[in-house]
Amino acid sequence: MSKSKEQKFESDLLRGSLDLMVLSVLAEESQYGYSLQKRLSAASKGKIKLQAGTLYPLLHRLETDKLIRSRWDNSTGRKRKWYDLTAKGKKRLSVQASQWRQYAKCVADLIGSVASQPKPT
Amino acid sequence: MSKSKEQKFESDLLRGSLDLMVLSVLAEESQYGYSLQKRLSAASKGKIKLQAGTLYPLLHRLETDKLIRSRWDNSTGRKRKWYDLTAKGKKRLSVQASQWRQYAKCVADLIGSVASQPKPT
DNA sequence: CTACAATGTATCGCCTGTCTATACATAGAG
DNA sequence: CTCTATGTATAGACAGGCGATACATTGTAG
Repeated sequence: MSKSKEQKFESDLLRGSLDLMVLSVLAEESQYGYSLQKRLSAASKGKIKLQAGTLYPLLHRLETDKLIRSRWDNSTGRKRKWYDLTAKGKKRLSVQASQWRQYAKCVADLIGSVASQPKPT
Repeated sequence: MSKSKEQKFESDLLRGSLDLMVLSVLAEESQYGYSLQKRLSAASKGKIKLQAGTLYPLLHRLETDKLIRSRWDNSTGRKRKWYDLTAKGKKRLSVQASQWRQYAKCVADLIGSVASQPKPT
């Protein structure tokens, strides 16, 4: 078996920013679960493989919190559950994005001294 | 009661990057638990309040994984357990830092369209 | 027709890392 | 002595991503 394990981001990295990313994608345009999965995979060049067991509970949670709204669409053969951002969701997205940027800067500063590429001269 | 809750980063944000930050601080210079706590707090302007119940198990985990090495110092009245990066720890730090930068860029791209500051004209 | 993959949504229990609470010991200040 | 800061440690609660599993429909291959 080859070592061709296409690298994937650690699960723990997703915690705390996965909600943010989903809200962000939904801010661009309405999505249903499966399309969201593909969208995130594409946006991350395959490094984010959102599992169904992660995705759907997440969407349910966001809906319970009134951050997103859903409606079923049976008109196209495939039954799909489309999601939209609510006003509350937009606010949350804005706040989360801001906090994430702060946090990311903080981490970046801390690891700033770590060589980006240990060039072996 | 005032709303003067000094904002603090969500716990989940730490997951996946806390190890990285600890390794990074240790790469600068040896630390003991308590000093590490203060160091991270300072570096984050008080937004990272690493709890003792998080810190010590984390350090034990890193040591079990041979990423850091410890030695007790009783010579100064205070009993302190000092930690150093191992060679393995340095490599891990390098890899983690690289991965984190990739991930951060990925998230940043996704939320790029979200207004940084919704200025109310 | 049958078989299989892709699409599409959903739930369950496991795992793991952060949290709060608690414990204990010493040093220094009042 | 008492109280706070320092210093390390553990236990249990909690939450979210994961793999496994389930089920239904559509399209394609045979």
